[in-house]
Amino acid sequence: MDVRTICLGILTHGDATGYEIKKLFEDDGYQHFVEASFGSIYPALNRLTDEGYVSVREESQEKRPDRKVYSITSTGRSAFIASLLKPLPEDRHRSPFVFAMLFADLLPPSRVSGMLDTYIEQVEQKFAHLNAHHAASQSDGEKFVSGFGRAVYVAILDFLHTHRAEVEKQQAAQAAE
Amino acid sequence: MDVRTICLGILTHGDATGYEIKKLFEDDGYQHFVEASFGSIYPALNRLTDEGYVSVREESQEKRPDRKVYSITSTGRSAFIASLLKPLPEDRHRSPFVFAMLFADLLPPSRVSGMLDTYIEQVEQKFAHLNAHHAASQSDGEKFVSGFGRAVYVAILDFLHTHRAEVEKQQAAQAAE
DNA sequence: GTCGATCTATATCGGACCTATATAGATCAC
DNA sequence: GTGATCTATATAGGTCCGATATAGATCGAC
Repeated sequence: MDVRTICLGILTHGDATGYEIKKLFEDDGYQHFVEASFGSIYPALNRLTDEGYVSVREESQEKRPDRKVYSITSTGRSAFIASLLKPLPEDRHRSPFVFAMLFADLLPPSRVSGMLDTYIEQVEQKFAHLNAHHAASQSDGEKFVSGFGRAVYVAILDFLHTHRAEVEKQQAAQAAE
Repeated sequence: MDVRTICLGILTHGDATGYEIKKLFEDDGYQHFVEASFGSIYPALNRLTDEGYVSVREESQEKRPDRKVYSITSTGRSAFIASLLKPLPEDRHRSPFVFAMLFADLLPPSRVSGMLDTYIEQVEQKFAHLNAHHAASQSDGEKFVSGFGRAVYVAILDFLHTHRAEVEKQQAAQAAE
């Protein structure tokens, strides 16, 4: 899903600056299924403004840099809903860890164990992060999305805890050859 | 993980053309955790060749276009292993479906149900695809990776089957308001 | 006092990658 | 004959990322 559509979606939930939109990706639950960089957020917002889907006002604040607060227009809202009515792009999952596990036989057992340790730690942190945002104030949609993410992370952790010993046994056997 | 590294990894398993590498992403189990387009594979292979990590030979065949078959060099192999010894990039998961579910309240119940139908169908197809490649000839690494992917897809399907009724109930309640 | 880390903010450059398309030829079904 | 599908290589233009820049404030370590 393109960054312009993502920004429109976020703005249907309320006005925001480019910086705040990026923070949603880092702090709130969004990072688990969507993401965008400053390098794409700002051009996207500028373009949405040019196209009339978004309006912008500048605010100054004390001890802080000035802000540009973006609001979705009714045109923008309609466009966003229209995009949700079309077939959605398919999920994309990229996992360097999983790809690297295909080549575990090329690596020393200690490296493979280290990779597993690091990855499990990362997934546990993401899971904890998702739990920290499982607040009672969430909307139905947010509850669904949080639950979805948690289910996936739980499955990953279960799988890794279940199969780790086997992987390490294979590594040790292979290292003995 | 960048496409050059991915191509190097694939070539450690045997010589391949750019087209075959792309087919691995579509037909074999790779699509579940890694992907690259022709637009990036060919420039990557050309660059790897220029840099001495890969060598190329041209082959002609009957009734088929000529092929360029790429082989990894020992320099390339060392470079690939070196990249696996460094910290790996983190996973990236992008799901337009999950993002769209945050805005289910903006949509008619029939659209949300349709989205769920389509997504479940997609995940079921991916799961079936992964099963079709669960052959006895798989390496240990491939078995691990297949098992990982299946665990994730099972978790997703379980979650969706479990929560679908609830989502649709919320949609119906909201549509009645 | 200085430096680095961290934070709030906006902005952008150059490289990486994707989508769509092009070229080429073969086979098959309508 | 046309379109779909397949084997193959190739690339232009658009999108996005990572790194960086600018600006200023606060805090902690040296």
